[in-house]
Amino acid sequence: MPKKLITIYQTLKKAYGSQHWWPAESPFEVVVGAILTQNTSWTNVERVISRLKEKNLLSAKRMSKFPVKALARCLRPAGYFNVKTRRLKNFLIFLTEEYGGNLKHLFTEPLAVLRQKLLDVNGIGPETADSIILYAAGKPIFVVDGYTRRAFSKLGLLKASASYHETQSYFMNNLPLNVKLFNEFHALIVEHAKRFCKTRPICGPCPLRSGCVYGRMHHTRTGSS
DNA sequence: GGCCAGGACACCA
DNA sequence: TGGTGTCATGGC
Repeated sequence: MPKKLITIYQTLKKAYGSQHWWPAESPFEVVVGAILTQNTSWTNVERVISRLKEKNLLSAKRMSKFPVKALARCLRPAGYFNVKTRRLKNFLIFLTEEYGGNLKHLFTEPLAVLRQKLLDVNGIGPETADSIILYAAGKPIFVVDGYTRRAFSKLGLLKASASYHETQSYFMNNLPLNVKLFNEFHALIVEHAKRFCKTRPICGPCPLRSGCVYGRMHHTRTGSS
């Protein structure tokens, strides 16, 4: 079974090449992007990241001092802007109070401690926490998202009902504990999903031959208004 | 005009 | 423990 995962990884890597994730210039930018991209397309997140750069706000200390209302206006293009403003502020308050606003200090925590501390911040769930740990802190943890669960249950390697933790354990128990590998693998799964999602089904032959209809997220619903 | 996007949480039974 | 409503913009 371990060999199977490595084979899938190699297939995706050969098909799409290195993904060079996370697309950010600093660890703090990764944290911001991880929160902003919750249930949101990356192109919408990029608009906000650009705005924040223009305003020189991609620093924990400067963003902490920035007025909430003005920050919310900046976040508009990423959607759920009120929620995400609150979540960013929650993280900043946590970082300031416990680590003097210094990400490096936070990232010196052991992985398990770091993960629990992040999960204790309201608005940071498993995927966001793990993205921060892997892509900002550079520690080995496998990031699971909706694509991962759909793709690997479609391939028959996971139950459709597999939880976040079960999915993560499957990867981490069957792969070497390697930051670079985890980095690329998750990025490749996302890249694969972007090419073969329901709304954009045509992008050449599917390298995994999995049928490649990911379907929609089970919990995603558009407003009923 | 409807569907979807690199989730998380509150609330309910 | 598991299901459902809510949050919201922008591309296609």
